[in-house]
Amino acid sequence: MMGITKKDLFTKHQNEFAQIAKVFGHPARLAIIEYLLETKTCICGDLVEELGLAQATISQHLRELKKTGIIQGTIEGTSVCYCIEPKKWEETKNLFIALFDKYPSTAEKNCC
Amino acid sequence: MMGITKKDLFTKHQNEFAQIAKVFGHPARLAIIEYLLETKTCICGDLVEELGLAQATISQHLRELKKTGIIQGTIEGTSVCYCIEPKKWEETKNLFIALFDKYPSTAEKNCC
DNA sequence: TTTATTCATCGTAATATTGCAATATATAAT
DNA sequence: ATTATATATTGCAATATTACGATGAATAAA
Repeated sequence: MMGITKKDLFTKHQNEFAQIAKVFGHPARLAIIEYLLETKTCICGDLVEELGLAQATISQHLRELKKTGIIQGTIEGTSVCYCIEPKKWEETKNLFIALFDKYPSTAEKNCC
Repeated sequence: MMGITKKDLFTKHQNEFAQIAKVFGHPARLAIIEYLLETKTCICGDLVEELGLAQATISQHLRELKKTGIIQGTIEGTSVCYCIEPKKWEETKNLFIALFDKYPSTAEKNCC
């Protein structure tokens, strides 16, 4: 058996953090996010031209991003306007900062 | 065809960022990292008891972590002492902060 | 109403990841 | 030398992810 990740072994926080981190774990999703950060607003069509992936593939990545809540989409006529969701973005930022700050940057050497 | 991620479509930075982000994209690896952050030092054996995964599985995750450079391992007799690698940690922290700061937290609404 | 246009979903193929038992390796202890 | 201990590696099974063509659904334009 196996291949599935054994979520029950880990804390809720660890599972949720990992889930969000996955958003940044694929270059296509990063590219989407960076495009949204630059243009402030966009529609899916732009991304198809921008990234060079098939429309279906991008739509799938957008769904993943939307699922975690880090972006939001609003139907605008026949197209969809996607953008960063400010609250989730801030929340995610804080999650990562909290993790990074657990290791003091003053620490020169750790142990080995 | 397909299933493979098309790295050539994305920038070097995007591919590298995604690679590092994957470190945080699995609860077991997060658990390992958090354990290292708490104990400051450790050996693999501790992790097997701590996490409840098979020794082979943990060894595999440790290898992934070591490959990205975010942890380092030093052979200490018959065991291995793993710890956070300060420089890579700082570097990774800065990568994420740079990304998060691209979206000004003052922004109330984006577009939609 | 027909026809575009835009995006979502389905089905499917291919690759990647996760997990573990078994085994290998290397050092320490006896 | 033999045995115990700790970690790595190999081989394999199972699940997850990525990608895309084809198709569907919804609105806009004609």
